[in-house]
Amino acid sequence: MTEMLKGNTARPLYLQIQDILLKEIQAGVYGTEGKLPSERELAERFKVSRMTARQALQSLHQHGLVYAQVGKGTFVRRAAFKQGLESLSSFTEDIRALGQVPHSQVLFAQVMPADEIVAQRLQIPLHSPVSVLKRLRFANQQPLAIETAHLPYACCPNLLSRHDFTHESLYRVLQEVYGIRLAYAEQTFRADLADATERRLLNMADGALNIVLRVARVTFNSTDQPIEYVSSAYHGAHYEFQVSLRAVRAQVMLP
Amino acid sequence: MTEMLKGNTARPLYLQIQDILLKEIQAGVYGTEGKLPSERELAERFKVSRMTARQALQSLHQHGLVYAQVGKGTFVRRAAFKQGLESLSSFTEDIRALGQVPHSQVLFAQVMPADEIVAQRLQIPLHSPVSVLKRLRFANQQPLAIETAHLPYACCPNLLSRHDFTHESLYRVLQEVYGIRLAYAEQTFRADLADATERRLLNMADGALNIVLRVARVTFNSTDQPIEYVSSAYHGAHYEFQVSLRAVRAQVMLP
DNA sequence: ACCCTAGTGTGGTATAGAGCATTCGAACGA
DNA sequence: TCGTTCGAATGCTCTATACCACACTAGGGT
Repeated sequence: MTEMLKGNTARPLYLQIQDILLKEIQAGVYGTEGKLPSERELAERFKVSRMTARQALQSLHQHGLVYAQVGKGTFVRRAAFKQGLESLSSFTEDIRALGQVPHSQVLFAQVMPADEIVAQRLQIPLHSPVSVLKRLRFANQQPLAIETAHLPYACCPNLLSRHDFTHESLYRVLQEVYGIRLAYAEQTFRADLADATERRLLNMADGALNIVLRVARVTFNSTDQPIEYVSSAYHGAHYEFQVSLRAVRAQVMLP
Repeated sequence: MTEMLKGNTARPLYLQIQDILLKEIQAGVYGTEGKLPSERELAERFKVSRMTARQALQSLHQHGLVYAQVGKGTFVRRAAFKQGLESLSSFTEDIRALGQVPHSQVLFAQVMPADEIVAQRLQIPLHSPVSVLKRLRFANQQPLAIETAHLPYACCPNLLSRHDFTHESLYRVLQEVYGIRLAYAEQTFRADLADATERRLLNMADGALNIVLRVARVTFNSTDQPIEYVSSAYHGAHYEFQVSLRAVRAQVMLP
């Protein structure tokens, strides 16, 4: 049973194999055991060298979808059914993944000079132009978060004037229009009281539970340039933030 | 200038090279440019094949310490000086990394039957024995967090009776005594009000700011078995949680 | 001055092959 | 029946080689 992989100019072979395996994982092939074909079997099946087959498995491993055991084989992680390949996701994608309908209300969208905090986070000179996008975020018509994104103007000129982020996803535009790949992010989480504006926007009752989860995030592209600094306040009672961490080959350092 | 790499039985060659490069990065070789030697140069320097040198660089890349650009070279991430190889860190390590002195007060340490939540998180039968370790965590003598860890008794028998976790790190014991490698973690963050006990333990003033950051975490070993379920409450005013996320080869899936 | 081209160096992909340690079951012997 | 040995399968490391696409530079031509 030979398999059709696209020839020269397409996506690399090992990624094509990775895609196929991912689909099979999500389709539930490999059953409850979750045992994938061995490297040698995959090499045979796809008519590639063993190293190429191995690379496909390793890519899945790096995404946290499978794990390997010497002498036994490669197995599907139980959590792999839910998640895909993306590890840096946007609010839009997160909400959609929960089966809810996201939308946004743009509160502010303007180019402004960077203040100290923004300049430091984005590693740009003070007062450089920055696209600021402040949005109230909804899931199923309920306000969940206030999100303020700052992007160096030079990275994506005319970002705000050319797009309407009421429905468009910022990440999608960055990727598809400006060709910017987000590769790395640093996030901090803090619990705090909501201020008056936040209480009003997030529809919080006057007396109780005026608590927000503050998330600050700097996202970098693949060449270590800061692309966005996002400062968010999530409704404390209605939102929970989830992240997955992989210890990439956690080997002890010898002293 | 040839380099001394240990022979047959030691750590794999590419990891030895990785270690050397990491030390050089942290020592500030490669200067402000941050340009590492090319794959071919490394192969020459360490007398290994290019694929092996490449593997060392890739390992650093997966840990988020460097990034590569075709046609140009491999470069140090600016954030790489602070961080090491570990991505799954414990409270003890986190506090130490901030230059503060951690210690703990054990509030509870006993084997108990698992309730529904714990059983579900750890994927074990209801009422199976679980080692429960509840600690008040300090940094520089100030109470910062209440942390309750649950571990399946079968994973690490006699964990609580044989160790005193006032000063010992749970992760260290897991790794060094039981040989358990933590490979993967799922964390959720939530902002919440502190209850009476938490206010008391965390030394919170009566009127104001009784806010905690709740972090729930399930950690898996390399074979996808849940090893610990930790539920924590961090002092809202004094603690901020930081995580780094890498998009491991974020390639678009074709539909 | 300007543009184009050729060359060199870079990381990324792919092949073919080898030996290693671990795992597990089947065959074997006590 | 029990334990041991052996072999097959598996993932991991490592070598050697090759070609590609991309980035940059130096030269040469206009």
